[in-house]
Amino acid sequence: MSARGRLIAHLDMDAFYASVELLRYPELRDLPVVIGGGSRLAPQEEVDPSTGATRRVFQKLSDYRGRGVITTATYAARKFGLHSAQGMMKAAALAPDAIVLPADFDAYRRYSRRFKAAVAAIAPHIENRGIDEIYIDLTGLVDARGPLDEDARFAEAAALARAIKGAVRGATGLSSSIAVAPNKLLAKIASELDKPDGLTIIRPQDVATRVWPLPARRINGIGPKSADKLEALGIRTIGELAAADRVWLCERFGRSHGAWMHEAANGRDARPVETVSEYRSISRETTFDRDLHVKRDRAELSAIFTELCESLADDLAQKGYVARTIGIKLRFDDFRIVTRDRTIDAPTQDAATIRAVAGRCLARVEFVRRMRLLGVRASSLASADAAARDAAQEKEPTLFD
DNA sequence: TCTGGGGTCCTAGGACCC
DNA sequence: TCTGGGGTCCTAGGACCC
Repeated sequence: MSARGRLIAHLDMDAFYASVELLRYPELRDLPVVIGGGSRLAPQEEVDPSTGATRRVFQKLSDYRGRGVITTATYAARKFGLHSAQGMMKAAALAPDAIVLPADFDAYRRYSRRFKAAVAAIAPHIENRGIDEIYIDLTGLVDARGPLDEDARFAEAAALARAIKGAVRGATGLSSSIAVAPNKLLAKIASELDKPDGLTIIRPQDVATRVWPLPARRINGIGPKSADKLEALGIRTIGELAAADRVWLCERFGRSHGAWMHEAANGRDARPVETVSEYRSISRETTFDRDLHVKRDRAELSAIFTELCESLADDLAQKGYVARTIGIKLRFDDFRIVTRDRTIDAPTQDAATIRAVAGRCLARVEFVRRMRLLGVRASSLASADAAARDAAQEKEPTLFD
């Protein structure tokens, strides 16, 4: 038998936030609906005075005022050109009658846990990629069924993927798109190919026909900047990138990035499915309703700053971390971003300490314009328990004291 | 009225140490 | 006086992802 490759699945929930909302408000099915903005957008219960019956009144995009963006659009809304990360005011110009719902992250997290548990009951080797996505390593499950040739292994994996989709739907009522491929990179690309409710198989011999015709931008890690630069160099598709000279790419994108792009375009990716992960940083940030001036809006800024620090401290405590590095982030009205951070000796999760350190970071910024956003960040994290033990130990007299 | 909030990883220069 | 390396930490910025 030839060397066996891995069988990696990528599962992506279809229009996740919006789909959860449609479970709650089934009357909105097939209507253009977007999730985004603040809680002012919650639907109101209205009582009909003549019949006494209550009915829900939903907010329309045309009623929206503010600086929010769409986080998810239903497939019906996408037909109007609405999509995630789009400004809501801009979206309102395209589809004024589309319905707006506020994001309910508690609900989405609940459904997230539910769908992941349903998958884990079938295939436990799972890597979390945020609230609505996972990678699943199916290799062990398939190969436990005995020696099979490569086509039969992919067929087995496809059957597992179908079972997983069914389990997710059974546990949540939601549809997902799933793909099986020899690695995470290809699985991720492939799960997009048949959305929604898709099931896609990409074997190594399918890369040339199914993947190479796609735009280079579809590679997870090639964003707008790299795509633009590639395009300027005459490379549009993944196939063109795969055919490009590696040394030539490295000269233009750096050794590491160039080599990685070339590997990716050729469908090669050895990254394992990682079942455990730790936070590297935790942060809070907010975009103001209007741009604020560092002096004239001092009181308002100070209150927001304190709130961000307290919320961050709560989150650190809840997640069980202390931080050695505290930083701030500003976005000016021209969208320029500035960050400052400072590393302290004693790790902390205390709101007042965080505010003091972050305050000193703010003092190092030159405020030439109004601010649009303020954020506070904690990094160089360590477990709060371990940090407490270390602190206690330092106070213990040593043998030589 | 363009452009949210939560993350990860990489690069690059300077400090500092061996 | 002139010449090093290597390694790690800190800081700032940027690309990218969900």
